[in-house]
Amino acid sequence: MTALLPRDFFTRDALVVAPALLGKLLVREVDGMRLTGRIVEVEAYLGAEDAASHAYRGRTPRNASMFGPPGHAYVYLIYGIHHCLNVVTGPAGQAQAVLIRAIQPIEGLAAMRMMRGRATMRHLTDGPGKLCQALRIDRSHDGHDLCLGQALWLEDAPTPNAPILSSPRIGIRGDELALARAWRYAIAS
DNA sequence: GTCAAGATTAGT
DNA sequence: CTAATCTTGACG
Repeated sequence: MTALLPRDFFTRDALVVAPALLGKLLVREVDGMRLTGRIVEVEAYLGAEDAASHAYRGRTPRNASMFGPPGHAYVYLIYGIHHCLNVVTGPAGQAQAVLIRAIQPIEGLAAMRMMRGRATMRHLTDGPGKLCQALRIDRSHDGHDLCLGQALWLEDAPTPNAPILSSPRIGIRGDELALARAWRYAIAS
């Protein structure tokens, strides 16, 4: 049994936590079954100073979780279709978060596949929306405490061998500065 | 009440 | 390249 990532891990700047999350295990328990995956791609979002962040224009009911304590989930629905999972980081009130964009399935692959359907199993968990579908994560998990080891949490794992790539974030809008920031991190494959 | 836009994805 | 699909937040 690997170690649950403690609150302290998340109580740091998103730009530190994001690359540190690469290689860690995302664990989802559903019907007593473990669905797990190794995190291979993430993006950091800051608060008031990041024009691409949902928190840029201040707190609203939807992004409230981002303004809450670290180590909790921020889950939102995008385009009326897909859910996206974030981990809140930094001191409470800073509204920083790390978007989990992709995992490499480790346990419960069959159950993940079942959720996604045969036709799309090739692209099982690459992309924030597909990842949430495979792990059955939705807005009921918004605000969920990830440090309890219940339903959804993260576990420590060895730091990856492969180099870490960084690049501008995917699919964002915002000012030039936001678009230029290389706050997407991925494990080279 | 109305309305435009969105941290995506799959299909043409 | 574009449709799908619906919640949210801004405006009034």
